[in-house]
Amino acid sequence: MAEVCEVHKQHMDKILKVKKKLPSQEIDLEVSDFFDALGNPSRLNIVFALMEDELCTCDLSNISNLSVSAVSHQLRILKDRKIVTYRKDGKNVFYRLSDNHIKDILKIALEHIKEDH
Amino acid sequence: MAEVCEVHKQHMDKILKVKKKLPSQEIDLEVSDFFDALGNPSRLNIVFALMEDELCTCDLSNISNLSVSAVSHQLRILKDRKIVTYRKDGKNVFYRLSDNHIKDILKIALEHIKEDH
DNA sequence: TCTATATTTGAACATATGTTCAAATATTCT
DNA sequence: AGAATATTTGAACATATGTTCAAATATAGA
Repeated sequence: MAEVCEVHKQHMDKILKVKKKLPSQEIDLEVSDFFDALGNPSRLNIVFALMEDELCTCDLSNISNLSVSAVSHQLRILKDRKIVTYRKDGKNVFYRLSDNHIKDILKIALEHIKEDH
Repeated sequence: MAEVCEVHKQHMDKILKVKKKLPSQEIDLEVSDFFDALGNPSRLNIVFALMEDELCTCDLSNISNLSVSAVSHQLRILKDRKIVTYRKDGKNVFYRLSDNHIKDILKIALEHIKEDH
């Protein structure tokens, strides 16, 4: 914070009120990590695919036109951020969305994008 | 795509079906840009503040503990991505969330985070 | 046990990102 | 017009990110 601006008295009330309602830094970080996971075209593409069906790493590589390795790296991020879960079946590892909030959010985001033409 | 994995015939049906339903690359990019905007703790903090009230750059600097310049840079990104709008009032520029989808999405994201304890 | 296939992992590299600093604009007030 | 304040802008810099490549694991079948 190098620069300083003067906070007017009328603004001070607002500011204090807003500060009180703000989520903790911990929540802020967790939520931004969540959005960050969806904020990359390759990962989002994977997530869109998983909205439709359970898919293995190889399938996702095929669908997304990414190398198997790149997909696997991105899946690790999605796994860490609790956006996908997986089950092993022989040599395959099948991924799916971890809960319905993800779908809800994606649907609203799609609406949002389509609305501002 | 350096590595190759064999796609089994049973998987091929799935893959084609999923591919058909996938959003276009353009939509994918727009939606991931949208999430990307929310995927940074500083910007998300600004957005959380704007959920509560309309605020000017100086107020937001105060609330977020970022320099005025840093806030302004981040606001430009939020403006470009259509997440906030602004109105000028004298020397101040007041920002607000551009539509209710943003609030809806933030609420669901907060629920999502709080659920996986 | 050996081979083939699916997946993961780690290092390396180029690119993207966020903040700071200094300077430029914009607006109001005297 | 000149001073003061709010905001924006652009360059610079350090850090983070995404992909590739090569190598390591894991599992199934011969």
